Amino acid sequence: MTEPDIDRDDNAGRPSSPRGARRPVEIGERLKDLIVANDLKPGDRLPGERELMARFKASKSTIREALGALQAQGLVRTRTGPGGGAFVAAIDKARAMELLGNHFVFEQPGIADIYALRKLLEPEMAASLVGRLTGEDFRRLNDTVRLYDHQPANRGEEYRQRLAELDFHAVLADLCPNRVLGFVCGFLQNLLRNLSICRRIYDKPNPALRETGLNYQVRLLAALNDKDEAAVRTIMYEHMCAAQEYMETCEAELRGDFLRLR
Amino acid sequence: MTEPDIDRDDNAGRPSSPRGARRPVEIGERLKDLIVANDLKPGDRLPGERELMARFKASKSTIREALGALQAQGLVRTRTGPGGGAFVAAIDKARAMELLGNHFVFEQPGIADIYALRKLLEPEMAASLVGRLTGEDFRRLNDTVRLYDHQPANRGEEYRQRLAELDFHAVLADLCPNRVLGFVCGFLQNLLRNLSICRRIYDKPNPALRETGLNYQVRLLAALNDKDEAAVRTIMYEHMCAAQEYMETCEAELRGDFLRLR
DNA sequence: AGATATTTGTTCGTATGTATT
DNA sequence: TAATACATACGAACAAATATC
Repeated sequence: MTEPDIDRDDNAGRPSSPRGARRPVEIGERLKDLIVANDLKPGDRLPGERELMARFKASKSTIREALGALQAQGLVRTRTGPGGGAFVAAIDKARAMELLGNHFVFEQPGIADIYALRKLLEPEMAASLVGRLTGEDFRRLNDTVRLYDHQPANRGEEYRQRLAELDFHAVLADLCPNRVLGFVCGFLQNLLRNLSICRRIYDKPNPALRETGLNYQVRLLAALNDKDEAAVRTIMYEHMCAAQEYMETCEAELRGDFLRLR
Repeated sequence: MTEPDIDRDDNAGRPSSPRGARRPVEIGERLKDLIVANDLKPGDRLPGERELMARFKASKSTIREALGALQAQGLVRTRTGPGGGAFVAAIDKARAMELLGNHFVFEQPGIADIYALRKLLEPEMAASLVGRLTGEDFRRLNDTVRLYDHQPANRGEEYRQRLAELDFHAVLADLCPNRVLGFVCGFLQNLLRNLSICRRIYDKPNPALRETGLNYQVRLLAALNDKDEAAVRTIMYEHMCAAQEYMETCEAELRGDFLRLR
């Protein structure tokens, strides 16, 4: 097994930390540098703990804390056993969105903020799919729609149906050839899912919403099948507008409830 | 100081791990749950290491690794000394983007992918600023423009000027009242900055680009000053189209160079 | 200003678990 | 199965930082 040719630590004998950075985070940074400097690709192996200990002249726990941090960021994953160790990993979408979501936990955006973006991006995203969907893709989309093509039997199913409606958009975003566009669309959906106000909106029973949402999505699938890009764009845009309008009236109602309660 | 009333660990005596999750990660997850469950806000203090050791029945190193991971995600920051400990932190934009950037390190998007989004979002972002900029804001923007309103003296300044042009957009995004829109615009700029192909493009001397970019930005500032929303939109859109066209020809050229070299 | 208490930060040595060969 | 190579976890001891008296 050929280890990557990594420059030796050129800065080993330093007293402790350069600019107040704690040792483990410093080591984490240097490991990241090491990954990009050596052009390591996902699957490539990092030096083992013992060697890192030697290289950075740090104890096992310190190395471990640094490695743990990289793992939490999804940059590496570790395996035990011989030939095991830390491996570079491509950070998956779900993890990236989770990390990103942390930024909006405390200062939550409003419905209008999110839909301002969705109205611009979702139509574009859907349009980019025209003529690129396979039979398998259509099957996947139809399977998702089937989850909410009927009246929900109870509150639990109602809630699941709402999430499935978002999943429909997530599947589309996954298929988007422009990875950045797909990611941002997925992120906005994720943001909606996690918005506390949305959680309460989704909790309210609402037969009309399901009906109209379903309608848009069936028409969208038809337009995609016809490879009618203009129609795809229009339908998705109208869908977003309708959804925003509904969500905003709900938001206002809930705020009203909230005010009455105090 | 009243500690948050946190439920005691209901699952302490388990053998080791639930579904293969390492102990520190598991503890990290539980700490995150604890933050949302107790509705802790930035600045609130988490239990100290000693108490966490007792609560999770884990050693100091293990707790420390978990805390280190949260810290790497920007969720907490720690202070030493009496009254010190781990405190909930609102993660800053820069950190969030850095984490997010990791997702696109290996599978880098193309110029066209990024500009497809910028063309849609930057005009909207700029339009949302109309009538909201203070004198101080204009001063900040003008200061940024001043960095590249003249011929660069050398290659180093040339490169700095390119980054300053992106900074101009970053300042605008910072000012955007829709925080999500501002964030996404900033993220796209960040993506460009870190794209290896862009780095090489920015390295090439190019007097014409500076000239036309400057022109767009001066006109944009004027339109913002006139509160002419339609003009702001148009100018920004054209600016993006011009930038994309330039970047794509450069990209093609560089690829040509690259092919010739082998 | 200085001593002290409190709390995180770092290290070492050791023991144990786990996957590969 | 046994040997091996590696990660995982622990606990004790010491170092550094910082608030408070």
